[in-house]
Formats: sequence, C-alpha cells, structure tokens
Amino acid sequence: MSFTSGPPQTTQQYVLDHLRRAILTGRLAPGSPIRQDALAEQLGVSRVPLREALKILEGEGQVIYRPRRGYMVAELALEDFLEVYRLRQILEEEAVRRAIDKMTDEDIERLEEAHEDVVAAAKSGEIIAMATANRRFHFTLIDAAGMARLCKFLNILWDATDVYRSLYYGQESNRERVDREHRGIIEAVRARDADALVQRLDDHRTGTVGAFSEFLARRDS
Amino acid sequence: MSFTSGPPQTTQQYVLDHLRRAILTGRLAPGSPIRQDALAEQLGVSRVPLREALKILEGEGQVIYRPRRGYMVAELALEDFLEVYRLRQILEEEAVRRAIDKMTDEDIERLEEAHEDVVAAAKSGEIIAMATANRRFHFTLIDAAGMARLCKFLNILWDATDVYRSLYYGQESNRERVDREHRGIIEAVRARDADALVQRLDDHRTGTVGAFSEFLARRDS
DNA sequence: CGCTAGGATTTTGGATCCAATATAAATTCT
DNA sequence: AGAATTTATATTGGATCCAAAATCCTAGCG
Repeated sequence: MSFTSGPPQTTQQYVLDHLRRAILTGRLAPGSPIRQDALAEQLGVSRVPLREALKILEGEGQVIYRPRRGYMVAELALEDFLEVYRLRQILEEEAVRRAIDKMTDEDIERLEEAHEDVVAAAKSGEIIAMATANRRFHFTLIDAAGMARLCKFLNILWDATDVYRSLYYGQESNRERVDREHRGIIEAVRARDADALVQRLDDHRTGTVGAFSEFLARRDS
Repeated sequence: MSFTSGPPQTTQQYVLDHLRRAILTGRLAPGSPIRQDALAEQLGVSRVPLREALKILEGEGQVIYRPRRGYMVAELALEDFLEVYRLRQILEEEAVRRAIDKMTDEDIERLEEAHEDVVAAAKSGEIIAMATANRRFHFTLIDAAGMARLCKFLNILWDATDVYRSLYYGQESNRERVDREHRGIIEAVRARDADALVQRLDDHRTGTVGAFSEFLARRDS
C-alpha cells in the first residue's frame, strides 16, 4: 500500500489513492469491470483524472486495459502468484545484500519501530494497520539499498498481492508467526549477517506462499 | 523498443509509439521538458491522449513527472545505469534458466532468424534496424520463460538504456563482437546448457557496460 | 548593478461535450 | 422456437474549453 501521505495535490492522486484502497479492500473485486462514468460521479470528479489514475494502475498490473473495452481489476491465477513471490525472492535478496552494510542506526531504529507497530496492530486486530506497518518494516530494509528501480519493482510486486496478504493476517496463528520472524530478521540485520538475513526472509515468505497457494487452489476449484 | 505492430487502434497508442521513437532517437533529449500543447499540435491530436501516453512512460521511468510542473525526459546518471544492468543480470538469469528447457525447435529457429537480421542490419549499417532485431533476439529467449511480470520488468529495463545502445552499435568493432557473442549464446541454447548460457549473457552485457560507463563518465564531466 | 515585487504569460489540471465503438435488446426471418 | 440481423443503449476515446498554478518578464527599489 504505497499511498501518498498528506492531502493530495492533484485530483488524479486523490483518485489513485481511492482506487488503491478500493482494490486492496476488495470493494473493487478482481475481474469486475470499472465503469468510468459511475465511478467518477461517485467520487465527484470528471473522468479525465480517473483515466490517468487507471493508466498508472495498468502499468503496475493492478488493472487490465483493453482498448474500447475499458479497464477491469486484475485477477491473479496461482501461477501469477508464484511468479510474484519468486521475483520477490530474487529481488529482495539483491536489495538486502546491498542494504545491510549501508543501514545506519536510525534505519535499524525505524525498523524496530515499524515492527512494534505491526505487533500493536496485530494485538488490537487492525488488519489494515498491520499490513501498512508490515510494509513499512520490509521497505525500510529495501529502501536502504538505494536502488530506485529495484524499489519500484518490489512495490509493484507487493501491491499485486496486497489483497491476499490482508487475508493472511486475519488468522491469529499467522500473526504470531510474523512477530517471531520479524524479530529474527532484525537480529540478522543487527549482526550484519547477510546470508542469515536472506535465509530468514526466504522462510518468512515461504509461510505466506503456502497459505496463499492453498487459498487460491480452493478459490479456483 | 516495444512498439505496437500494425496501425494503432487508438490515438494514445499512436502517440505512445511516437514518443518512444522520439526518446529513442534523442529527438526528445534527456532532461528536456515536454510541452504538451506544442507536442499535441505537432502530432495533430489533443492533449488528452498525449497525457495518457505520458502516464504510461512515467510508469516505465522513461519520463519524470512532477505535479503542476509537467513531464520531462528522464536522464540516466552512471549509477542508474549500473543499477539497470545489475537488475538485468539478475532477472535475465532467472528468465533463461526457466526458458532453456521450455524452448521449442521453432523458438530456436526464431532466435537464429533474429540473429541473422542483426548481422544483416549491421552490415548495411542500419543502426535502428539492428537494435530492433537485437531486441527480438534477446526477448525470444526471455519470453520463452513464460513469466509475464518478469518480461515486463525486463522490457522496462531495456527501454531505459535504448538510447545508449544505439550509440554502442555505431562502432564497427562492437558490431563484430555482438555477432560473435550471439553465436555463442545460440550454441549454449542448443546444448541446453543453462550455466554456459548465463555466463555468456553476462559476458555479453559486460562489454556494453564498459563502453557505456566510459561514455557517461565523459558526458557528465 | 543586483534584488525583490508585481503583473502578464505560459502551461498544466480538470470538466464538459461530442463522436465512435461495443454491448444489449428487439425484431425479423428461417 | 432459435438464429441472425437490425436497432437502441451504454460506454469508451478524444476534442475543446476554462480555471488554477507556475514561470517569465518588467518595473521599482535599495
């Protein structure tokens, strides 16, 4: 969930934020067409900024566009899912290997703060707050690599599965697991142990991949 | 250069193709602002499809957008360059490892055809035709992996340095080198030797990275 | 001579309107 | 009755117009 902070400067940004949230929460369901006229009216804007926002989401693969047919919310097949996680594995390894030696004490501090926010949100059962904090946790690490494109690609990959991540956090046992694994990740960062960090991130992802695969297999049947 | 083939179905696509070419050939120079009104008039279209095309290019990092300031053609610093090539190394390794066992005889045939087109274009000194064929050569390999997102990311990375690639092909010695290296790549594919293929692709890139680094270092001084 | 302030101009962002295409419905024909 | 064809409707794509913001230019001041 890479939302812009503060009040939106332009209408397109406002619309973009709204669309991201609507997709994330499932209010715009995967596979459903996006009726520009209705949506624009609902938001109290014209179709122009809406269309520009949709073009951004199209570039990120969040919506599918066919000329003269319009936009629809993207659906993920199981194989798409596996691709996203495989690419995350590869790219996040690169990111953290670059980042680990660059990270300052403040970075590590922010990492811990984000983790605490995750735990707090988990306790009070706020799923979206938890997802947001979790994202901040992981991207504190990724951003530290200082590679703009890599960061962008990873944001796209995270966005693609955001809907399902919220589902994952719904379960109590998964929330505990996240807490434990995050602590392990922080530990590896402190020790500046790149191999251990990569290993722990891999393990961290594996859990979610398993849960998602199961979920999707059920859905598609 | 991922242009749409055939006549454009919508004006946005027409404009998008035009913009890609203009950026590729340097007619829209890196760092220069894009005046929407003038450009739209020049193309004989309104600003609406132009803006949508620009949004696509923004997503690909080809242009930079700042609200209320408009769009400008992206500039690559040396570090951006190195990032692009590092990411290509990582992602292309993944792509070809997946692809190598999936490739059919027809795929390999198309690979050779593309190579022959590269050589032919090189002989007659047609730089853009050479770049196009070269791209087809490499993406025959990459597409065979059957990973949509990976393919998209790699297209973005290739686009980012297209301008400079044409420069590289300008030199006779480089053209010979490309011929030789491509033959080695085909050989590795035929032998289904993934490790050798990855190695040869790495070597293939190394040559261009060296030339580009030198060029950029001169430019930025 | 340089710097700031004010206004004119350019340029972007968004709304509305119209045309072209796709989708849905109705009618006709077999 | 079912399929095909025509007609009607809904929806997208693009053009034009207007408002708001940024840039540029000039005049006034230190």
